[in-house]
Amino acid sequence: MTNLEIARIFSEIADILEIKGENPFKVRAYRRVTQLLESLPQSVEEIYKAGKLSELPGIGASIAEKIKELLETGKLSYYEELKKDVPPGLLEMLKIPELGPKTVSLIYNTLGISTIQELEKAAREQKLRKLKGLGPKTEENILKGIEFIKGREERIPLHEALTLAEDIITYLKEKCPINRISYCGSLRRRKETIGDIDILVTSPQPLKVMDVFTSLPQVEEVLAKGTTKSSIVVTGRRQVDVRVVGEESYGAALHYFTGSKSHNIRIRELGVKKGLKINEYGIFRKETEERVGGIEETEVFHWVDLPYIPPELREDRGEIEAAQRGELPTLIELEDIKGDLHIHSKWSDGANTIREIALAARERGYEYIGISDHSQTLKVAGGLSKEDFYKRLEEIRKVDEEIKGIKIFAGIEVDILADGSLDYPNELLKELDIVIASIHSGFKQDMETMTRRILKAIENPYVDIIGHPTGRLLGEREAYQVDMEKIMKAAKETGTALEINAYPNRMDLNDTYCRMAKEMGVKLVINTDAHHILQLDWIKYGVWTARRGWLEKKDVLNTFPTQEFFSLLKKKL
DNA sequence: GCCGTTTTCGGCCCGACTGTTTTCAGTCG
Repeated sequence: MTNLEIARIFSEIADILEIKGENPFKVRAYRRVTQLLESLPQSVEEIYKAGKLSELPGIGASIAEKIKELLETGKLSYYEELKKDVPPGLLEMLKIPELGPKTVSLIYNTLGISTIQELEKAAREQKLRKLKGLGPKTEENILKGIEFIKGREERIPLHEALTLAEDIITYLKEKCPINRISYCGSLRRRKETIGDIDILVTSPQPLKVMDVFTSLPQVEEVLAKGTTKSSIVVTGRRQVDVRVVGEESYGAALHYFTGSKSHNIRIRELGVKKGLKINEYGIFRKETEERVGGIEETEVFHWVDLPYIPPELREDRGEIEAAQRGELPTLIELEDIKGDLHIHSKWSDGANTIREIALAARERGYEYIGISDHSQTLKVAGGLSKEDFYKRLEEIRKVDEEIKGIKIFAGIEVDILADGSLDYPNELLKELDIVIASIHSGFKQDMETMTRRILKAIENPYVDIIGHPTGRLLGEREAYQVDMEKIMKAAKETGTALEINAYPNRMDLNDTYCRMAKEMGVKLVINTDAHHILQLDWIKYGVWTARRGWLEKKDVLNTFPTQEFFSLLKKKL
């Protein structure tokens, strides 16, 4: 049983307990362990076998026992029992905005409604407003909420959310007096997908900000409008929240709205132990209510005796403990990247010539690039015939000679074919400086076959890098089944690097695998897979993913200067 | 259900907004 499968069960247990009105802290315990399992780099099964389950934070005797039962029998009697009390439709109903466990429970217990369809019917027939605490407005909101979840994508990619947030910020800055402004939430933490967008503002005219915000050109619906907080739905069914605070509170609010929720809870708990109250307005002494800080975000950490923790780490995945031990990683920065090795040119399906790419990269301050076009089998993407292979190689060498101030490596993105062999023979591969091997076909093979296939590529002495190692496309295609632990072991043994593909709908490896790679001592490379020189900018998505995976400069090969970088690639036979 | 150099029992983060209420519960982040 995988970590995610177990996490799913615990998450459902938390939902059921909530509907049943159980102790909220018990619910929290299950939510916490869900999160832990979702982001755990190692398999929980391995940890269990090593007898170290209880060492994980948030796993005590009771949950450890449940994990054991799940791993050994594939079932959990406690969960099976719980499910008897609560129809599955109620859990679906929880996903409707503004509809929480109390209301769901009330509706179920009084009207016997247990599916969204029944709920919708009852709302239309105005039966809900008869219940205590519910009225016509709630009824209307429930109907809207049902429409809302029908129509929207669960989460949008980081790239899309970033563009939307930046547009809104630019607009607000133009139309109202604003001192400080930032997007917060999972966007600032650079999660690969974003639910809602949160924007924090300080302004001498908060009401004006509310007015402008709720009348943005892209507004489809205003969910709430207050004096300091408003929520809207914009085109594309995305919810955006804005919050205005005083200047003295900006830092505290920035921390608060950046989250994650569980990180915040941990920080506030530390505050309580020190006799402090920490909220979005500032840091206060509990006894006297005296304000001791809040202007800058760093003050929040200072007052609970921690060094600054970058937003990308704030997931309660051990960053607070690491900070307390003084062992926070010095995260890689965008400026650390010295080159991009996975760029497509006109020779395959890219939009630019080698010369254009080299000039654009030099402009960015890169020291080197790799031109890595597709190999022959990938005809849909202009894969290079053997003849073109040599012509292109010749051009790369020529342009490299002509353009000073940047080294152009001759690369390739060679296909790993269905049987694990490569799309070019070694005689061709050895002509190149850098070989990236990737999978572009046969995604549905079973885990064993797929793993063997990649291992075979890793064992090829000419393969330096495995490109987009899990093959996922966010919102389009799941990662293929693969035994990542085996792959990473082999990568380490052979000195093969794994790619963090920064293309916005890939971000592959993901953050959790980045961290696993680091812990296993595997070399990593961040590349854009750019098909146009404008896409060279997308390197930031790779760097952000790396940061979420706790990576430092030294963990990523293309932070090293040209000669050193080249010497760190796999040693050829 | 978890957790502990002030605790093995009694705590467990904090506030805004809405809709239903005449002072607050539910939901959300």
